[in-house]
Amino acid sequence: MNQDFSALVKYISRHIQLTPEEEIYFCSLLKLTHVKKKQFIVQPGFVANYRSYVLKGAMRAYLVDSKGQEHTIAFAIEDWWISDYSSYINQAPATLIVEAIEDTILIQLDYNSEQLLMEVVPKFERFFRIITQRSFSFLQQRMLSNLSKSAEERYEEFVHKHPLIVQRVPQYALASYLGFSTQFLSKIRNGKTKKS
Amino acid sequence: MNQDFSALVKYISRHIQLTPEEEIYFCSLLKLTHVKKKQFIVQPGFVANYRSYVLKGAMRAYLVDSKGQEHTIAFAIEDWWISDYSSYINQAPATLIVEAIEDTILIQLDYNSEQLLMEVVPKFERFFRIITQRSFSFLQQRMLSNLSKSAEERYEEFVHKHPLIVQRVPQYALASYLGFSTQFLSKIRNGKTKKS
DNA sequence: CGCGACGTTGATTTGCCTCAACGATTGTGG
DNA sequence: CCACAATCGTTGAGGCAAATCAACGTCGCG
Repeated sequence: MNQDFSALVKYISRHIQLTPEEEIYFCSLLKLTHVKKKQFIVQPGFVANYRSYVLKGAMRAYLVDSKGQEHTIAFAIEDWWISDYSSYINQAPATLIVEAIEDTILIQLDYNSEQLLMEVVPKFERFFRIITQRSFSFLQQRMLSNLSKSAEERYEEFVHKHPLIVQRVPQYALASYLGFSTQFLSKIRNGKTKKS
Repeated sequence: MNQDFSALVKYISRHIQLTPEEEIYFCSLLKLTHVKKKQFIVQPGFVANYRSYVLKGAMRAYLVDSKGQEHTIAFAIEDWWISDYSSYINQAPATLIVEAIEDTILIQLDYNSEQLLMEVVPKFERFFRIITQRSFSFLQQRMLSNLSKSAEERYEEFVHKHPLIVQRVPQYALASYLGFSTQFLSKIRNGKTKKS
């Protein structure tokens, strides 16, 4: 049972050191969940109750706007976390859909358990601070990239930085992450963007 | 002396409760700084040593790209924090400029003091976790807005959410924050965006 | 094996940019 | 305190990157 969580425990240990007891307590709060491809774990109108760590598989968080267009805010493959954080943090109704891109195994921590965990093992305040800072820094880089680069440049940058994700997500999802249409992505890939 | 920091102490107390001793210790790490309009507090190539709280005035963080274009990533007025966080958090060279939009009074906390503060008063782990989560959530909303809305919609949204900032920042800075040209912002404002 | 989801391609359109020229306002040195 | 320069904002003309529309190929799955 504990076995199942070893990847996550190892991930945690890169940021904070836990005693064996703390480790056991931490694992007691976790929940292993299997989701099938296309299945949702968060949907608009419902509070996101979990922060989910991807043990195996791939997930995607996106917004569906008033015109029915999808806009991807995050991908997550092995060793990444995902949720609708605005919903999770504030325990308010979600606006995003969080969906499995592949059959996926998640390790989930629910909101109340997380609060309890931080009280019982204050070191986790540090852990969540650090991973949130990293996410923030990452998102800021992406924001700047979107503000300052062309569609083609953003695509090249993404391929360079995240080759593994490119291989695993559908093109329409990648296009909606990078901020352009799926047709345009197709043209970029096939050098049909007119200047030979 | 302590007086000067009361606004910040009050701000902190909204998130964590400090004992009088902790409060005194915290204040001992702070530094009051005056910056003139157009002056930089962070610049590319240098490590951002401080996290800065705006006591009075207005600041702006932006990237200058290879074509010389500016792209604003953040504004800060009274009661907001600002820095190049990617630089500050990783203590790596900054890519952004952080500049005063008005003559400004800052309360600054340097990186080493922040680390020390979290060791001595672990409650601050919690504080920084919470404000980083808020920043993250805020930035995510902005990213989604940029992905899903037109220039005009983003402008209207910003005016609605941040009327005080609109009044205090130059138009070119606002345009570069919203992701379009200053000429286009002018046209939006004056209803010259072609459909009567 | 047939249908629906996904990807491709070309034609056309459009939202926003760039360039350019010109007012208005600010700030600065004489 | 004025004059002049620099910065900032406005407006119009023309252009381009990327969207939209539409049609078709392909693949995976029920």
